[in-house]
Amino acid sequence: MLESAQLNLAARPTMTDALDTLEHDNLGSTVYHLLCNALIQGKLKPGERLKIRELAARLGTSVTPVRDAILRLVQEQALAMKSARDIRVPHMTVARYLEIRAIRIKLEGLAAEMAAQNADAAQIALLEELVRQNEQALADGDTARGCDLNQRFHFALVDIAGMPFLQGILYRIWLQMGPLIADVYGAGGDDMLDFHYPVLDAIRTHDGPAAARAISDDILCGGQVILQHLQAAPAPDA
Amino acid sequence: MLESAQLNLAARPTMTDALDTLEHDNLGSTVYHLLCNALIQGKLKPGERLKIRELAARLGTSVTPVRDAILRLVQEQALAMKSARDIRVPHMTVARYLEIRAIRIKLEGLAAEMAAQNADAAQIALLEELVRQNEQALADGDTARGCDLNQRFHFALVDIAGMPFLQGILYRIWLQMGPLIADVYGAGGDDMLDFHYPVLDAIRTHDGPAAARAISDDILCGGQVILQHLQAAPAPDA
DNA sequence: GCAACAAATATGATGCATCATAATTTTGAT
DNA sequence: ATCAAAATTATGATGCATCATATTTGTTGC
Repeated sequence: MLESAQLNLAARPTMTDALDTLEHDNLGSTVYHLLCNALIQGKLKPGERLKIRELAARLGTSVTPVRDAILRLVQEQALAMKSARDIRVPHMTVARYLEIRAIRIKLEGLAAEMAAQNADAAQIALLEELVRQNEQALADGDTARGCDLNQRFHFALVDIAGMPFLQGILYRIWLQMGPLIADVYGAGGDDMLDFHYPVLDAIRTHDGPAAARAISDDILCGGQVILQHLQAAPAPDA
Repeated sequence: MLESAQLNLAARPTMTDALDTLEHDNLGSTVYHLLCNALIQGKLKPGERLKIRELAARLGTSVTPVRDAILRLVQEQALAMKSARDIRVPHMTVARYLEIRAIRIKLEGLAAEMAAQNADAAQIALLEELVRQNEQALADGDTARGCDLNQRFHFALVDIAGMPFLQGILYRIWLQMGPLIADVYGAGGDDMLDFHYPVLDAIRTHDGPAAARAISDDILCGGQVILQHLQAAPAPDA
C-alpha cells in the first residue's frame, strides 16, 4: 500500500513555488509519477484496488489531478478498470509476460548494443558502480534496494545509448512488471545480478552484439524465477 | 485541421445509450481516439496548435473529456506542450526519426517473425487483399487511402502475430509518425508498397527471419523519402 | 432464519466556476 | 510616431457540485 506520505500541495495557494521553472508539471503529472514509483517499487500489490477520492484525500489534492493520473495509468495498462468504478493493479498473465519478455529482449538488446558503441569511461564506471552497490545490497539481504539497483542498471544502458524515446517505451513496460518483480525478487536476486557481468564486459570492449546477447541472457535467465512464480500462481481470472 | 465533425454527445442526458455494454469507454477515451485518428490520418499538421475550449465546443462536450484526451496524448508525446498553455502537434527531428526507425525495425521485425510462424490461409489472404487494394489506391492516385492501407498492412502483421501488448506500443509509435507520413506519402507511395511483396512471400512460406528482414527493408527503404524530407526541411526549433 | 426488495452509500463521469498567468491590445507620455 | 505600461483577453489548472449507477446495507414478508 502507499504510505500516507503527503504531497502537502494543498497548503500552496498558487502553484508557482518550487519546481515550476524548468518543468511545467501540473499536479496530475506529480501524482502520476508518485503512482509510477509506487508501482515500480512494488508498493502496490496485484489485485489491490485504488479509489480516486481516497487517494485525493491522502495526497491532499482534489480528485481532478488524481483522476488525471489514474486515467493515464489505465490507458497504458499499468492499472486496469475492471468495471466502470473498480480500478485495480492488474495481475500479470503468463502469455502477457512472455510477450513482454520478447519485446524487452529486442528493445533492451538494442539499447545495450548502442550503449556498447557509445559508452565512455565515465559511463562504464557508473555501470560498474551500480553493479557493485547491487552486490552489496544482495549481501545485506536488502531486496528492495537490489530490485531498485537492478532496474537502474537496465535504464542506465538506455541512457548511455542516448535513446530518449526508447526510454519512455521501456519505462512503461517496466511499469507493468513492477508489482510482479517486487513480489518475487527475493527468490532470484542472485540470478538477476550475475548476468550483469557479461553485459559489463561487452560494454567495456564496445562489442555491441555481445552486449545484446548478454542482456538477452539476463532477461531470459533472471526472469526464469518470475515465470515459474506465474505458472505456479493461478492468476485469479485477470 | 479537424473537420467540424461533431460528436453530438451533448444531446445525451445520460451516457448509457449506445456503446456502453462491452466497452465502458468514457467520453475522454472517445475524444482520445478521435484525436488519434486525426493524427494518424494527417489531419493535424506539425506545428498546429490545439485549444481545449475550442475542441470542446467543436465536439459538443465540456472541456473535461477533451482535457483528459489531450493530456494523454501529451504524455505519450503525440502532442507537445511547448509552454503551459501552448499545445501543439510536434515537429519530427532527424534524430528522433532515426531512433524511432531503429525501434520499429526491432519491434515490427518481431511482429513479422511471429506472424510468419502463425499465419493461417485466411490471414495470408487478408494480407494479400490489403496489398491488392493498396495497389489499386496507388493506381488511382489516392494517397490518403494508400497511406491508410499501408498502415493497416503493418498492423495486420502485429495482429496475426497475436501480440496485443506490442500492438499498443506500435500504435503509439505510429501516432508520432502520422502527421509526418501524411505530409510526404505522395512522394514515395511506390516505395512504400513494393517492399510489402517480399514480406508476403516470407509469410506464405512461414519463414520468420526472412519476414523480419523484409519488414526491415520496407522500413528502411520506404522511409528514405521521409528522411530526405526531414533533412531538407529545417524543422523550426522543435 | 432466509430471501427479496428497498434504502443508503460509494464512486467514477461530467460539466463548470474560478484562478493564475501568458499573450494581446489599448493607451498615454514623450 | 514610438515605445512602454496598463488593461484586457485567452487559456490551461484546479477544485468541486452533481449525476448515474454499482454496491452495500437494512427491512420485511414468508
